[in-house]
Amino acid sequence: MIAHQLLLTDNRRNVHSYTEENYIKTIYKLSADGAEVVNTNSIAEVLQTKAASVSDMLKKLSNKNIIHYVKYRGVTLTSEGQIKALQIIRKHRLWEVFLVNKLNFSWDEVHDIAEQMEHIQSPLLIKRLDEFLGYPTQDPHGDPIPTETGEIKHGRQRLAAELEINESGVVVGVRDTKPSFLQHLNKLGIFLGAQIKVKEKVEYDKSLEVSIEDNKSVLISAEVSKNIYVSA
Amino acid sequence: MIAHQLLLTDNRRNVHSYTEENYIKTIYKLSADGAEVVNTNSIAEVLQTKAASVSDMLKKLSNKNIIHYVKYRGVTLTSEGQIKALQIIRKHRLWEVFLVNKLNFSWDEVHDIAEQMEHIQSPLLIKRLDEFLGYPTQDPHGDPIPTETGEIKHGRQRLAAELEINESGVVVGVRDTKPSFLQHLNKLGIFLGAQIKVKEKVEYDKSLEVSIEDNKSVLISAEVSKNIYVSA
DNA sequence: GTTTAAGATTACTAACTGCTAATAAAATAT
DNA sequence: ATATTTTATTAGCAGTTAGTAATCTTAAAC
Repeated sequence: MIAHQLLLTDNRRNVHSYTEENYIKTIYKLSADGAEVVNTNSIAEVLQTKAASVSDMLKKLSNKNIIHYVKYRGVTLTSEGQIKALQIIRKHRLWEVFLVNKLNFSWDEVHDIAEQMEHIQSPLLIKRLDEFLGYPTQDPHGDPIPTETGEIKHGRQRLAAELEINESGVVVGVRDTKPSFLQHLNKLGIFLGAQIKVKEKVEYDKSLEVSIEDNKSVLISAEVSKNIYVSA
Repeated sequence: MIAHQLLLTDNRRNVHSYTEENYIKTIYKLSADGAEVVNTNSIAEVLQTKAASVSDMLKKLSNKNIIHYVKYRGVTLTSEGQIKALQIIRKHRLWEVFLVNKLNFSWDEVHDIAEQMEHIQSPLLIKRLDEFLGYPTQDPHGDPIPTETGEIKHGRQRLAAELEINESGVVVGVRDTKPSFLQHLNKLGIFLGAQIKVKEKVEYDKSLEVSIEDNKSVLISAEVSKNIYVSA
């Protein structure tokens, strides 16, 4: 088990500790995942910590005007918090692009490293990195990279699970970026940009038989099909 | 004023906190700078902290077998500590090369950023980075990059201050990497690889008049001349 | 050789984060 | 509507790092 904690005590406004940044990012992601209001336990689960610790931090982030927090009622990010979250996500995704495109990592290896790199403080570094990478708009998992000002293309179209029989789609992203999931996709031969076509839907367990690039067919579970985004 | 502190509580052996790593690096550098034994106050000065805090940390590092520590008598690194220090310095210098060669930073801008990046934990990342950079042997300030196993070319030849009148040398490194010093060199037109020739030595304040690349002449103070390394 | 100054250490306190246990509020079940 | 369960919060403690003040050790001065 690894626990990281970067503490940035800093006079500059708008610079938060390693831990604070991880909370901000987590709250953002849970919101984006559909939660109107993010509750304490879900944050604790993602961050592998206890609800009590989360409550403490929420109080702190609320005082810093990063979140709207009503006791027992969950939290949402303030606009300041959203901008902050998007800046962190921007850094994370740019570093992932760097790792894959420049250092030849595969998409299942980059998450943990980018998790560390996203906390490096230097706006100029990110500007230069962005330029060096050719201003990418997506990370290696198909997720959009927020702009410097915090704009981001939302609205991820359809899940593979929603494809009808004989319908095709191109893999444009994944909902889960855990190495175990991505390695499973590697083994199945599914990658970003691959064309998949549903050959059969198994009623019993909702699993799908899909062909990849009009080539070999594989069976994917409902769980897997719900974590793959396809173009319309 | 900035104070960073990355805390890595980790079950893996040989992984230390952000703060611990900074202490290890500082002790190494003070030793390399000629100190037989490193004393508490000098560490405190470099790390911009207080002697009392240093004493605490020394006790801790001693228990972890990173340093030899005798109270009131100063510290030296154990062989484990030296290896650890060289790994950190390796990372620091590789990232500096990346910043200068790939992201177009100048040599006076990279120190603070590399100071953060050197703490990223991923041996594979550093291996890939090294490869990506073409296995550089020196950083942008002319300092040697330790190998993966902790070997390093020591023995920096001569200081510009030691050049005789009419003697030439090529700038192969700098002893100080503070932005203020490097920016001063930029302004003087002195860079790594430049040939300099001593035209005159001012007895009064030991300053030197040197020509750069057989071109323009500039006056450099004794302080500056003692922070420039030249080839034999 | 005693006194003084410099350097280093300890004791205590504080900020940050995380834990457990106890408690409180909200949601659910009956 | 009350009881029960789930969820969240507070209180108190611990580990890490840093700061202040007081104390102790060593080195230097006379």
